[in-house]
Amino acid sequence: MEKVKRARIQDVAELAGVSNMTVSRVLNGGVKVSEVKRKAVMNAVERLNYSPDAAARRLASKKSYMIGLLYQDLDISYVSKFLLRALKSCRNVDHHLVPDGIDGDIDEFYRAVKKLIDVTQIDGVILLAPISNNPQILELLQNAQIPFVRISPDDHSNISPLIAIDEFKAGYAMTEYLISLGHTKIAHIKGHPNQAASRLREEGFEAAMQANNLKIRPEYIVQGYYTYDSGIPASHALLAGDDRPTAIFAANDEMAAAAISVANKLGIKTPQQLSVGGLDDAQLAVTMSPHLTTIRQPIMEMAELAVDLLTSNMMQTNKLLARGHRHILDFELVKRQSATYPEINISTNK
Amino acid sequence: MEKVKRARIQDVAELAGVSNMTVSRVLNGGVKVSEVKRKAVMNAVERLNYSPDAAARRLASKKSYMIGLLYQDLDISYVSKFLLRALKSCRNVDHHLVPDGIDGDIDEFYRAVKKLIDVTQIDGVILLAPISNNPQILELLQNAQIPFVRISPDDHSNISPLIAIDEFKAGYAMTEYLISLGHTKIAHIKGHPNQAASRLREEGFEAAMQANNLKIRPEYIVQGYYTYDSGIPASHALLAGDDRPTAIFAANDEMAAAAISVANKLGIKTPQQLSVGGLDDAQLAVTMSPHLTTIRQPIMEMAELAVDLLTSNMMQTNKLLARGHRHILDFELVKRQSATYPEINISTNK
DNA sequence: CTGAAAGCGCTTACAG
DNA sequence: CTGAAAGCGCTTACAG
Repeated sequence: MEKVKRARIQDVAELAGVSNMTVSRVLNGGVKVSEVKRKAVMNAVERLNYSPDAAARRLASKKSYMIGLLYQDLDISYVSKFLLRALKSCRNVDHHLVPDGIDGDIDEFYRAVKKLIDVTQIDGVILLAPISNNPQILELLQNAQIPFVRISPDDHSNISPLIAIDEFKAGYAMTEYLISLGHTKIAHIKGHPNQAASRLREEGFEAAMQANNLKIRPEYIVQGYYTYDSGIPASHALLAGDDRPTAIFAANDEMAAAAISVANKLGIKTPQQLSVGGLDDAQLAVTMSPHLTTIRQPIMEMAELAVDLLTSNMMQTNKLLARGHRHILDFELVKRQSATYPEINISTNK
Repeated sequence: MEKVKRARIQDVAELAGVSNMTVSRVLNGGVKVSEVKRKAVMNAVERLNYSPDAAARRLASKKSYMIGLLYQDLDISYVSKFLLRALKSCRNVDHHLVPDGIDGDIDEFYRAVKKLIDVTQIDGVILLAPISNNPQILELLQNAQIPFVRISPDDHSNISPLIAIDEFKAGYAMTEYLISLGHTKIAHIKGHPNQAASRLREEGFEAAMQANNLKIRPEYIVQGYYTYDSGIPASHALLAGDDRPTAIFAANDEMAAAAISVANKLGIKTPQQLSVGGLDDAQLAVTMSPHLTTIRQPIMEMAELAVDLLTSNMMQTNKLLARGHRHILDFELVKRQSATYPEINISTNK
């Protein structure tokens, strides 16, 4: 074994000609250190390829350098993408991510979170929707004074920083895109009524229709619940009749997939006779055929930002990052095969 | 704040009337402690709800209590399921899981693994397929003398414990099931030729056909590469002709989904005119229609076992768990709507 | 089988 | 702005 001995803080201090404390201060920031010594330390750190021993640091500081990630297992694709990136981000800043999801009932989960606070002693928590809306959990964290960041919460109050996309704009953008293709008879499958995002997406849909002087027909707006199964009867209601829409904007990809499946069964071809747009850019968007036109949330960026907020908030006492800041990120319209010009227009144009 | 102070080893020792060392020994096992004192310690631990401080333990022992999980990001559903369970298992045994995947090129990944060994100082590693076959990585771990467990490796040599299902049997089981439904004209879409599992699944298919005196037609065996896209032309080759099969066994779910999609386009109804069986039980198996009949690997169990092997191996010096033991777990045939009796048989029976 | 001492590598007060 | 001392909560030798 050519095991290289890891450098300790002492080694760095000696090489830089300062005390351990000065090294520690440079590395942890926040406190003033003369520019000369700071440079000397940085140099020594570089040369020795030093990185502080996590265990020692934890033991001495009584901080855990761990942050929790709380999720609800439902949408595995969204969660796992976020998780993967959060894990990576955490490692970049010498933290550990401790993920925990709802397995059994909510009470069990509540106890698990309590344990994260009391036993694991996490420094902060990321809450993925829809947990970011759970009042019990929010209260628990607030009482324990654990910093947390909410992802896509319904409530945009300033109890914590939050990260989200503009759901209204997302609904607007997809609808506008369908309109730009030439569609006028556009339907919408709504998301679960227990989430504010569902309402916002619907409002975006309606605003885009109105802005383009298109009629919003009540029978073209049907209820779904974000699951594939809920999309089946919803799509049926939309497509079974004679005067059916030429485009459907479903509030998520699962329901969009259901719409395409129902159309298929009814002998309606996608995208030739029916354009479909989703929202999420889930895994299935590219494993179905045709590939789904959808809206992609910047999951990677959200995960990185969440970790940054929690960790830099911790290390620096400065309040640059106000506790309750709202971070609204840009989404991306992903144009694939499931949406195209309506047939009728093509013939008209010829 | 009603923050409860965590008990320290000292508190346990005092309550039990022994020294810190005895407490430590009871908790870490392996060394002999008199039954009386052991019980006293266990009692005290229980009453104080004591759990050792991970940071202190790491610092003192020079073990990291961390294990790595190496994966290749391709099949996100398989990886994320495994990851989630491994995370949970690790926490149950007071370990941390440090996942790392191939992001860029293999060289970068190689360096990342080296860093895991040198800097993070992981105690052990779990290798998910297909990384469990990577000779560079395997050699790196062997040289560094890091214990590792391979999941579904091609090579069943005894360089490490391995966990897998019997791929041959899985191929056999699915084929046998299709035969039991009454199918005789059964085709197979093979998996990527660079994985031993592909060959074994195919051999299972052929063995089941032969065992039932069914003809294996070369034109009914086509090449795929485990991706949805690769399944499209493969399925076309199978279904475009006149004398098409009544059932297809695809070596994974992605390709099975492709087969159903192609059938749909060709006006062949699933499952009425074509039964399809996959393998994996991926997310998409239940978000497509019809829901896919497939074979489920016991991912949860695999993850738990992998963690157990690595951690118990570590704590106890006993060799109960031989380094190179092969753990072959049972899979499960999941019967859903995509496979049913062939049409022709139904009419015959009437 | 059991315990007293020393030390793991950091950071937190406490001085200056 | 900087440093010497003490201590975080365990485990590793070392004795007995």
